[in-house]
Amino acid sequence: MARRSKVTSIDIAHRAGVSQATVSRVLSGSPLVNADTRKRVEAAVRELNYKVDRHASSLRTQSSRTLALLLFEDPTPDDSHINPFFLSMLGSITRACARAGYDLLVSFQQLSDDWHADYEDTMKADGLILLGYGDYLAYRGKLEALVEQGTRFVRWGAVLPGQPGVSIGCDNHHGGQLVGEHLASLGRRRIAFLGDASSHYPEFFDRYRGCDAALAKRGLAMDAGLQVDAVSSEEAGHAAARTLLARGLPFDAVFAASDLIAIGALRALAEAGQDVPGRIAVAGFDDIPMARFAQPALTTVYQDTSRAGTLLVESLLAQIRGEAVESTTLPATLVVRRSSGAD
Amino acid sequence: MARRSKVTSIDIAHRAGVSQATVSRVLSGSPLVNADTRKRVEAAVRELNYKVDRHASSLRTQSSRTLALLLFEDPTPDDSHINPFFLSMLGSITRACARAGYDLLVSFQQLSDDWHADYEDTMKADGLILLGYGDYLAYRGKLEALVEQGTRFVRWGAVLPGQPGVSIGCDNHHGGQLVGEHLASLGRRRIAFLGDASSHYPEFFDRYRGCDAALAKRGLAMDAGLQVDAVSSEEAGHAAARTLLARGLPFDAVFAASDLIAIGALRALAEAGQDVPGRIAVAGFDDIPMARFAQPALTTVYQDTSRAGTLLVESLLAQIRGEAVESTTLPATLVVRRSSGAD
DNA sequence: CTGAAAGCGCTTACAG
DNA sequence: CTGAAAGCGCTTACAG
Repeated sequence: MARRSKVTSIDIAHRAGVSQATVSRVLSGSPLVNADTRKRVEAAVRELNYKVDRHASSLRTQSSRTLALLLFEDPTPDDSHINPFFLSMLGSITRACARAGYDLLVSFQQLSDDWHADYEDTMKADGLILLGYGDYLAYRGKLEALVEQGTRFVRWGAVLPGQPGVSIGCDNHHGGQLVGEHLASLGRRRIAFLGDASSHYPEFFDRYRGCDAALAKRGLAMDAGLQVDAVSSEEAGHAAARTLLARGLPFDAVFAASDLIAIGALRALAEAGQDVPGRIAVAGFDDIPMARFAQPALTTVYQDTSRAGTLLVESLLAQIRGEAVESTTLPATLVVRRSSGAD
Repeated sequence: MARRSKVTSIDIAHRAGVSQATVSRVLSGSPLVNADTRKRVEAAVRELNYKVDRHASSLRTQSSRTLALLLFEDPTPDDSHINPFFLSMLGSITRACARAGYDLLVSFQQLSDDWHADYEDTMKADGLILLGYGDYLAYRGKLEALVEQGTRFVRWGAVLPGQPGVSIGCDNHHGGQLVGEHLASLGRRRIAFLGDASSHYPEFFDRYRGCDAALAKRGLAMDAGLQVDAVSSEEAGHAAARTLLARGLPFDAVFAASDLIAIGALRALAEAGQDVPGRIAVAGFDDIPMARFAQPALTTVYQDTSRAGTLLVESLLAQIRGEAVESTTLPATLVVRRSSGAD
């Protein structure tokens, strides 16, 4: 199939009997065009199936009407194992972009990559959306560099005082509190926590502290001996639960910092012949689609990914328009399922 | 934060004491540059943190070094319910793009959208990757229009004789055969099929026929009375299984055309008090991450999404280079789990 | 309301 | 090996 020669605004101008500038005005919706002229131009556009060349337009206006979504994970996952939680945000992000007339570039990054410098300097994108779990202290410096350069970005993550740039995140502390109250109300007293609980992983840490705060109200507390580090993957959850069991300390509930960790833990507990939820109640965080199909179905904390995605895009676009934008926290909702004893 | 004024190749030229053309030569890796000159230019590039403006470059070369991934689903899913099977291909597609130095635009489309005309005409992308289930006869016309226009594209889907454009797909017929042989070898004789089995959904149809072919070798056959239409979603699978049960015909196995359908069917069977796998064996297709966590874990057909994604990108890039490209079929592998009686 | 003209930042023949 | 120049296809002040 031979490629057609490209139709330009000059071709439209000839056909409609106007100047090329007028064609451009019609296509950009300028009010400075006579209604008749507009009609003739629009007819020519349709007849020749003309589309504005985005590169020429962007070069001239110095704006690409494109956002870049950087998904990063640490440690490196294999290709097909992107955290389903972030994938479920992808849909609402693309739709929010489409509604605003923006395109979306998607890229998977390692934390170690040079992602802070590329998309804006090359003019490929007007702003960045950063999504992913990872060691916060390790990438905080990169966020500062982004701010320093004047790059516009939003990230999904913990909302912390004094942090560089704009963040949108779930109310992790409250989410943890809901889990703590729920488990305590079931009579659970010794709650293990699987996931890093330090300022390296502030989202996980907030979930931990929220749970601890709920226990404190009942004169209980989290036990450091029942906390095991884990990154957000099924394998890490499986390993962490085995470590926990090997310690031999008594526990009657497991709060996993994410659903992937919880699902791995569920497998390890089953392998060890532990009765869930009879002897041990289990809760996760994220409400990924898989959580409903875990064995038993997983109690977890729902975050509204649809609203989150929309908010990320809108707050980035507001920055691009030059508006002042604040970090925002979204509500967390408890979803009780069989792993903590619901039917 | 004030935005820096843009660094251009002219700034680099001044700093390095060469012409702007030479800067461009260095950055495009031209061999026509003296080693010393190259060093000076590279130093200036580093010092000013210069990046080539992609729009200017693309406008000049008439190529965007960008591919567009169009994910479409029919009927409309809600935001967060993109088929996990396609999501798992996203990772390998983005990585294959990155390796080739291409960017990837991602967009979700309705089948009814005007996706056939946009990305190439606007120069936003050099080619299209089409991903999604949907009524083949309904979008076949759009594929023909793409070919007609000379748009370069690859799609994931059934590989059919005489179809427009280039397709990469799994060997659905063989996959169906593997399922048929497996179920028959377990002594199952009356195999229900959940999913559209017509040329509107050629992938599902091939799976159906493959299963039928396997049964034929044993003097058995699929029974049209045990086939119920369903699109690829959990809800549709649930509804289809209920319809099947309501018919009151005996069956001892269910072959669902996709894992999402199977997972919905599993739920309906459990609600109806049916014993899986005791009385009814169940198998799906796709091996989405959730399949391992279904209750019971789902027997299914694995398609190598990692290789599929890579192949899609490579075959599109080959077309862009002007090479002749053939449609290709990838192998299918049976994964036996508890839903058909494995431990 | 419309047109002629400049210019966005590159790449690449052309000439030397 | 290097530079001067044209030109990719737009948008938008400027002049009328």
